[in-house]
Amino acid sequence: MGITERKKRDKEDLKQRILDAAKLLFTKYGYESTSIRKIAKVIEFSPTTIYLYYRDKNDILYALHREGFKMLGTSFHDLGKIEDPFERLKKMGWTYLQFALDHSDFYELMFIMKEPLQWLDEDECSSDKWQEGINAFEPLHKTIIDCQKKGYFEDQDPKLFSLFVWSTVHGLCSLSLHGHFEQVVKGNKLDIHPDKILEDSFENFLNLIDKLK
Amino acid sequence: MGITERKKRDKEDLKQRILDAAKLLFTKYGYESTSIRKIAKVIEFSPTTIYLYYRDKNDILYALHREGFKMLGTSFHDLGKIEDPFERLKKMGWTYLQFALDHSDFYELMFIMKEPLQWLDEDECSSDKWQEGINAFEPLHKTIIDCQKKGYFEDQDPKLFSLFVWSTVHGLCSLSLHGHFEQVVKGNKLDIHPDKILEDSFENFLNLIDKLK
DNA sequence: TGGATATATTAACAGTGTTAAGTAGCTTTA
DNA sequence: TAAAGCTACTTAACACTGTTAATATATCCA
Repeated sequence: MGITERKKRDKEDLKQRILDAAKLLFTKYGYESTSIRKIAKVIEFSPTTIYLYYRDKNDILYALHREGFKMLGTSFHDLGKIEDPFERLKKMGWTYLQFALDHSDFYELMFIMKEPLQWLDEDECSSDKWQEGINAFEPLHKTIIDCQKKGYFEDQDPKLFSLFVWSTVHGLCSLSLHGHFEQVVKGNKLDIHPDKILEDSFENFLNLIDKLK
Repeated sequence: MGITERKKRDKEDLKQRILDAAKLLFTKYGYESTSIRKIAKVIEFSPTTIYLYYRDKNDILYALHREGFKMLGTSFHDLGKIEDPFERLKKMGWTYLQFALDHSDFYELMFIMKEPLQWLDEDECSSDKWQEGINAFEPLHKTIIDCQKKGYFEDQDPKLFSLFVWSTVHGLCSLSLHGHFEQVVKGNKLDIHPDKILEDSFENFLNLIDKLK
């Protein structure tokens, strides 16, 4: 039954092409100007065809959301080689930061926008619900535990400490991406260069947790 | 010239009524379903009338944004009474957290959404550009400096340390509000109750900076 | 060859922000 | 007093948005 196989492959193909088009528009022009109709124009199909492959717009958004986590996941994967867990933790932070800056649209989708996770709640099929947790949080959690094995942060609860590190770095990224740091520096006349705040703040954070070792 | 005065007052009145209607819809039904047309229906004017008082929708959004900062500002003001700066810092954190939970729509507008600050950039009149910085960051900055006067965090740069504290608490709030903590707890089977994560994490953070004293 | 099935389309609904043009009603001027 | 001007507001329209129902077309199997 090669033909039905090929048909299924073709169907999957179009589903992927829709996603690629969405990704293209999304990374090029941002979320706001990525509409179903524009995606349809890129793949040269009618807008309604898209609804044969994705339930609604948030379904596409969530698919991109997963792509983002795959990207971040592979970035994190390479860090596994680093033996020293504290060194790994630091590099992990920089990687996260760089990801937020290099792929700010994806970062927005993955950690700032409400829609993708809301969609997940509405979806019954929950088999891949843990994707996010597994891909992004587990490496951090593991690294913290490795740190504790080496005698660092021994008095800390590993889960809460992981959440703390994540929260701080996410806080830095999201406030920076949305121009809050710039505004505060301007408003309070702080003598920090706007372009350097994120870097400086992160460096400062690393020095800070170094003291907690 | 009492008549022109009254007319001006009437005009200001309607401007305020538009804002009140926007606030009502906004807090009751969220950002998504707060449209110009719905605001118009509430104040019983035609949609286009609103454009005589506000430049565009983001203008209204930014007005609400300012209202939010006024609210948070007054919450912070009462904390000034607390003598011990470290105690004040802790209370300030709780106040911020409570604000994010109690007025999550406003929190979204003030610290998560891009639009209001983007609008600010486009606006020429920059006289009240510092509102945010002055109302929300300055009390924190001052408290940190007060802490240092008492001998706490002496080796820290007060500005970077303030940004660190803000980032962490904002990170906690924004990740929690958007359901990321819930997702991570589910996915990684952490034995923390979803409703308690934010509180526990913040408590943990307070203990952590207590160690840095 | 005919009917079922899968796939794609057109047309439409109900909504969005926003603008151009037009209209009452009051105020000022000739 | 009548005409002109100004202010506050409305109607109609444009160009979009996500989404659905109804319809057409092409392919497969009996």
